[in-house]
Amino acid sequence: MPVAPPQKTPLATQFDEWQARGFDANACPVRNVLDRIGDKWTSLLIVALAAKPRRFSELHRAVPDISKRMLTQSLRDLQRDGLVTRHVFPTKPPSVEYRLSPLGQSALGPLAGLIDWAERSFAEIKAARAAFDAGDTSEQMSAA
Amino acid sequence: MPVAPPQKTPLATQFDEWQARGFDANACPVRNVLDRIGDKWTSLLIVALAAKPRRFSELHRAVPDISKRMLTQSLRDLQRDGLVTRHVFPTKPPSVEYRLSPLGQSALGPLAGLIDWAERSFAEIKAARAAFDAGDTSEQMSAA
DNA sequence: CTGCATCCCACTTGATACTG
DNA sequence: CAGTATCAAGTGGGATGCAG
Repeated sequence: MPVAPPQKTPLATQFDEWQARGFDANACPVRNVLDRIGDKWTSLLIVALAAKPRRFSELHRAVPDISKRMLTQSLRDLQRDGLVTRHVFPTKPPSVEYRLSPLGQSALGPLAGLIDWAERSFAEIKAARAAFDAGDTSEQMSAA
Repeated sequence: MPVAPPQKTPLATQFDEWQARGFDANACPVRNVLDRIGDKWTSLLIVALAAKPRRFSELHRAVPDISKRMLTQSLRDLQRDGLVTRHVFPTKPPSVEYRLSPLGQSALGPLAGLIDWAERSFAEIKAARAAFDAGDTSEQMSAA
């Protein structure tokens, strides 16, 4: 029983295209954008800013285990990519507010899709990990 | 002028939930799954396997700038998470085929969504980077 | 409050060579 | 062909202290 019909996905076509273009890292969105998404903090920060703009320390509280160093750096990357805008209020103790730009907001949909998949699949993934770690590699030895 | 209506996204709700649960890394899909997606190679390999199952060296050719070491490791991670299955054919020169599991195939949709966003936004992101690097921080100095 | 600079360690990754 | 082993280099990230 076929687990899935071998349909030609758009991704497969995309991949052929990238390959044809020589995988130039500068022209490959996957490596330019996906690497950023997986930056351990950036995606989390985008989600943290999804609800409302937040100030620096507010973000720091929202994501407890990020250091100031990484928070600053991640926010700068986000700002550099135009996903987040930075608003400085010259109040007596200076306050800075970060908010998602329209571009940043446009990322929420796709990101939500992936996160939704992650949550739906998490149990299955954990089970697979447990099975794998238990030595159950479930490898098929096909006849030659 | 408001750049975007402050609508309550599902992501925002999700975030509050994670926060309430103390951001336990072991229970947080974002950090467990997204980190893997951003693994620099895994997402690329998933896409490479989207079209059809491939053998080890076939993958190596498909993704030119990955080392054997990283290819092996990435494939093992993928296999461990149950996204990829490994089929060994005991032929004379041994050949091994990797293919997406149903779980792995279920990731293609969300992943395609993100990649689609990346391609659509790539020009804008590059422009933002160029502007930022040119010193145009475009920071708003709001009145106190 | 919001950051930047420095130090430093750990982990990741790549290169190379070797094995079944 | 499909890996594994070892070593060396690069990088990410935390801790701390200082500054505007």
